[in-house]
Amino acid sequence: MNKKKLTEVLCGAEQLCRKRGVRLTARRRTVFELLCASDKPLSAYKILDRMRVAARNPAPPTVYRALDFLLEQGLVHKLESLHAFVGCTHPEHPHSSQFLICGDCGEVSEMENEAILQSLQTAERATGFKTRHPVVELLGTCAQCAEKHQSG
Amino acid sequence: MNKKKLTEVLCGAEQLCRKRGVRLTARRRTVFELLCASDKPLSAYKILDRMRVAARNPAPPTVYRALDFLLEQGLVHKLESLHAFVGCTHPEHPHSSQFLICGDCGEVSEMENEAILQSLQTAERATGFKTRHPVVELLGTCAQCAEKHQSG
DNA sequence: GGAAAGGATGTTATGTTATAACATCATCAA
DNA sequence: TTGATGATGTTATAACATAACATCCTTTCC
Ligand SMILES: [Zn+2]
Ligand SMILES: [Zn+2]
Ligand SMILES: [Zn+2]
Ligand SMILES: [Zn+2]
Repeated sequence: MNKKKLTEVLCGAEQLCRKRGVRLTARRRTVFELLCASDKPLSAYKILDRMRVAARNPAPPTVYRALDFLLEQGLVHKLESLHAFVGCTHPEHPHSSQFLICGDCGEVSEMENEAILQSLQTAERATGFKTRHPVVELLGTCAQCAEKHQSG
Repeated sequence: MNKKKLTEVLCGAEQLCRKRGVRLTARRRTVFELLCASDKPLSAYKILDRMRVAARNPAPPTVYRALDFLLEQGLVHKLESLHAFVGCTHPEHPHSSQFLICGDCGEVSEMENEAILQSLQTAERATGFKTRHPVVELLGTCAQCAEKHQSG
């Protein structure tokens, strides 16, 4: 994400939190910014390392608390299969998304595919299950990396 | 799973491994049996505890190696969102399944829903992504628990 | 301003999940 | 029997996550 876009996203997060009456404190903002600035998902401990550069010796709970807040507000998502976190690309409204995770280059793209959500809902109705949080993560190879393999 | 069914499943796993020319050793068989006998998913360390009862002091790698083998053979599945494992209900053919995970009673049901797989494949084709392993886990409340809440 | 309340953060310790690295043992084929 | 391969044992440590309690900061109300 480039600097301009990053500023926009941060600004949007500020507004969103103000509107909701919750506090995007300095710590929380830092964690969010680090996640958005990274082109790859970051584990809690990676975030911790990057915070050490600026702040003085933060401990794991600092990061996990910030992440809890950001997850609640929908500003970040957790990738269960990677034990890592990514900034959300469109936090304005609550949503369920799906993730394409490339095992080669490590890039992750978030998508919000209606057909997938529909098929999940159909399955739920058939079984009487009430989903609170769907986890959909596709582990594989992205288009760019697949092409490299073919040519390489 | 009742005793008769368990015997069948174990027997089936034996046959499957023989057919594939891989070895379902005592350790691996024990881990598989513990998972199948449990009505809930088990973490690697829960499995370890239950093994301690019989064998003498196994260490984590013992369990993780057995799990790796069983995962490769499709005899068990990993639930990423729970850091836990379940025995597969139909390991005869390779498959991608989805899991309904009840946060109330802890029960997990495995399903193989064609419509969901189709929708995932459609999304892949649209993006050029090649999925090696889809993770679909729905976290929520099962029908029985939902009913209890309503009446309770 | 000062006191009280609630939320956020700091700090220490520990729990939980997973793997690295190397030694030993079992099995099988030549 | 000997060498190759795969499986297991063993020790140590890495990586991920939370409990518990102290302190501080902000807001509100007087
Ligand atoms: Zn999102
Ligand atoms: Zn890639
Ligand atoms: Zn299965
Ligand atoms: Zn339930």
